[in-house]
Amino acid sequence: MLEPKYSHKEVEEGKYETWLKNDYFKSGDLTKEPFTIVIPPPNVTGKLHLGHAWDTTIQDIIIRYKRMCGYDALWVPGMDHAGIATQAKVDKKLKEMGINPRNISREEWLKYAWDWKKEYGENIHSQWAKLGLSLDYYHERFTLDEGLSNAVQNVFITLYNEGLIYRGEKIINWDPLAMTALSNEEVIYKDVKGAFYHIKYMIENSKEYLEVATTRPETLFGDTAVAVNPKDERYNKLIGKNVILPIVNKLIPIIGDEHADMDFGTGVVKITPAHDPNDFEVGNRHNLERIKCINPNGTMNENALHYNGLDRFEARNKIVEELDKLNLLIRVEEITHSVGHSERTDVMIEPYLSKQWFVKMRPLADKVLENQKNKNKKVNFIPSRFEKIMNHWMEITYDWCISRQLWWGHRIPAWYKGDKIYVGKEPPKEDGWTQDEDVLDTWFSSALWPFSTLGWPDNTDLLRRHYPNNILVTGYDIIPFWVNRMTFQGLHFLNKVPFKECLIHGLIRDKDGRKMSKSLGNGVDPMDVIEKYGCDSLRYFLSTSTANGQDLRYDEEKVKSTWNFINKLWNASRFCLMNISDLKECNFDNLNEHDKWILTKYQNVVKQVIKFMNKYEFNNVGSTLYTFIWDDFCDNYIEMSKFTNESISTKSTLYYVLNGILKMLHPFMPYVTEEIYQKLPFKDSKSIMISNYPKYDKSKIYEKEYEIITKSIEFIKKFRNICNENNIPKTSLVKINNNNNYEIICKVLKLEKRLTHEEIKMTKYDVNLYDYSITIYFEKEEDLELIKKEIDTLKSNIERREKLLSNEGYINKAPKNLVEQEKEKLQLEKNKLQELLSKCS
RNA sequence: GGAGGAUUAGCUCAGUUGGUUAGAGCACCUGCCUUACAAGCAGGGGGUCAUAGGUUCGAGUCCUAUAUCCUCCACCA
Repeated sequence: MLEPKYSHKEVEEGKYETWLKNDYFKSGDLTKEPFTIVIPPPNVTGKLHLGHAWDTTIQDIIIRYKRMCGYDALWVPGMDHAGIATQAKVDKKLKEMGINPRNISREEWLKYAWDWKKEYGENIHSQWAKLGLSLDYYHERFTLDEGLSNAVQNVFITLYNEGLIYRGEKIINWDPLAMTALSNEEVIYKDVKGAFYHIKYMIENSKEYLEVATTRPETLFGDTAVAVNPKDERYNKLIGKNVILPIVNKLIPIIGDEHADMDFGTGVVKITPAHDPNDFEVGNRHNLERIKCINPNGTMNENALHYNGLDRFEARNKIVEELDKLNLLIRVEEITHSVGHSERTDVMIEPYLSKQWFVKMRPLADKVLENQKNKNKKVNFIPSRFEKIMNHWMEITYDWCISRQLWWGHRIPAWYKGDKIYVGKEPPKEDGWTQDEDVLDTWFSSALWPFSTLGWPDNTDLLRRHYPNNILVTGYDIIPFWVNRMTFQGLHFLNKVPFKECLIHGLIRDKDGRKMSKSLGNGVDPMDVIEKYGCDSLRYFLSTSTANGQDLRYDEEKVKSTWNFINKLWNASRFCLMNISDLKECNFDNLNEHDKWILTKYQNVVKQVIKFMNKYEFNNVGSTLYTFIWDDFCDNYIEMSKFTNESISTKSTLYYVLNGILKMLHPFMPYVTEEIYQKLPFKDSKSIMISNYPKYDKSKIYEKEYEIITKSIEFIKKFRNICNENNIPKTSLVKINNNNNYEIICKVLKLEKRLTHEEIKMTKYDVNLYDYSITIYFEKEEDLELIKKEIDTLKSNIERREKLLSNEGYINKAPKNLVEQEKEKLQLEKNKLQELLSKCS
């Protein structure tokens, strides 16, 4: 027997271990149709947050549902090495240990990093277990393990040989703290306060000057020209002349280039090809020298003369001072502008000229765009609007900088000897070849995740069976980083998109709608929520509180109310178990009306739930089950079942409906449903998680009884309402006015002992609904005010309905049953009005 | 500058191809310890669905503007 109160701690204790021990998470039954999901691999940097809990809960719900539906469900677990992020954490830890991470060898450093991975990987495992995720650990992978590294090398070498990977010198986003290149996606633009410094660039042999406005005066040491628009009549006569570069005092040319926008700033722009992507292009067009003046660590270099060695921001201030002294500073205009910051280290990005490896994106992106036009081959986003994000990215994307100056990652399979480059897993068999020191962008390996985890590039059985994956579940924030890249890699290497469907959820926010972040300190640890309310409460809250694609506010009150719902389920189950303990098997031979009513209602719920489950509309599944369980099953059916609880059929109905409820709830709340399932007097499976999902059973639909009980319940509600509103004592006598079926009404309202067959000279109130009519006699003056009020509402209702029904458009075009219903209601209202009017007169 | 989302009860959110008088949870009010549950039961109040037009017999839902908030992308010398 169950305890009177639900205790999430006792319920959740030990179950995960039991499931694991029995291999319930294991896939591989080849007689079944496969269903595949790969987990978005969490970073091994630390703990899982609420966003992970949400994302993985959705996946677990899908996987558990499909498993119960008879699929061979494979959910591939794994983690991501997360290059920059992990390297930063390992470095920080080493510094805390008193070790300078740059003073030890790469090999030594990697040992520390692998220790870190082991420790944090275990943390993540225990958190997955706490969340109840049914991951198939037999297939767990790590982005840096041997097989995946092999896949990465293969992709790199193949793309290189196809001309889709190249090495080139370009302006890239440089993180001066992590001292590595970044892709565009890893740069976050933030509005910061800065200034436009208006500087005089004196024209050679003249007292005239050009006014140049810049936000980054420290880069002037890299200036190799100033540009004006050739159509700009203010300046175009000057093209070909020189200006004197301030402080440096060397001559640089005035050039004409479309890049200079006549309407922006002063219309004159200094050209620094080594420190700005646009200027780089200008430099290419005009064959300008590329002069770097900043070091990789963000300090000024020797080209910055006496500023050599100074930090870039410090140098900026001093340079401005010097310009002022030289009388070359015209004014300082304060502005707010958006400046790129490193996603990981949050320092300002330095656009930097550097030799890096790139993926040539255009051909790969075009392939995706073409493929998305084919309905049968495309990735179907849920909700569909997110396809636009991918398509737009594919349209505007440019070459992907994939080399990173880090140690933690896949070493680039390129070898150098003098000017020669060789790309391959092993160096050529002669002396003197050295491997590229750099590693690849983390997302380069994550992009292969849907197939590298399945054994690719080998043509394994696993790969053939599980690629493409059925669905990918992730937040909209990582569509550019990950979804897009998996799509073009999958399409390029396996000729099929990596997943047929892509279910997108939003971001998790705090109660006030702010993004959860470390800096705000508003993060919520899912483990704390589980401790307080249990995994089942958390999961149900996360998965049913919002529609797909929408953000979710974390609200502890809602988690609490989920706990209450589970407690309700617990107690309903307790009641059922008390009544069905002696049931050996179901027997539905002598069903009474209310049994038939709940069975019918239940069938419709099963139908609805399956429909919503298949559309991944878990919020709708949640509300359907909530209403059915709380309102229909508990408040109505269980109460009615108390009148017939000796009947085998009622017991069978209690069992049958409870069993189905547990199964439908199981993907959402795996623990409590398993606990109760195990207490059933008999069951169809060793564990609910490998039992069969409920099916819609047409043979258990009873239209007639369904209608009788539905109407009875409505009548009961109306009766109670009237009693409550009019303060009618519970002992008042009542008279039934016709020969209808009042059985359940009398029982629920406990009317048997209050029945009379005669008219009584007392205040009376008629309760009429459908074909039911009961008169209540009680001691009270009629409240004429109330009746008048009711008459007024009725009159306006009748007027509205008559107007509607006299509208020819409505009569002709609206569905006929709707029109019929309207007519019926009108008649009822008219009758009621007559009745009330006679009372008043 | 481009795109997308949001705007519905005091709060948080649903609302399926347009179809009765718009729903839920929490909060609020009234009455109940009715043997599964007081973390509960019974009943109730509360919304001109952001604004203005339009399409339609009929609009929370479709169209066009507008406002406010949010997100993404691009530009920013």
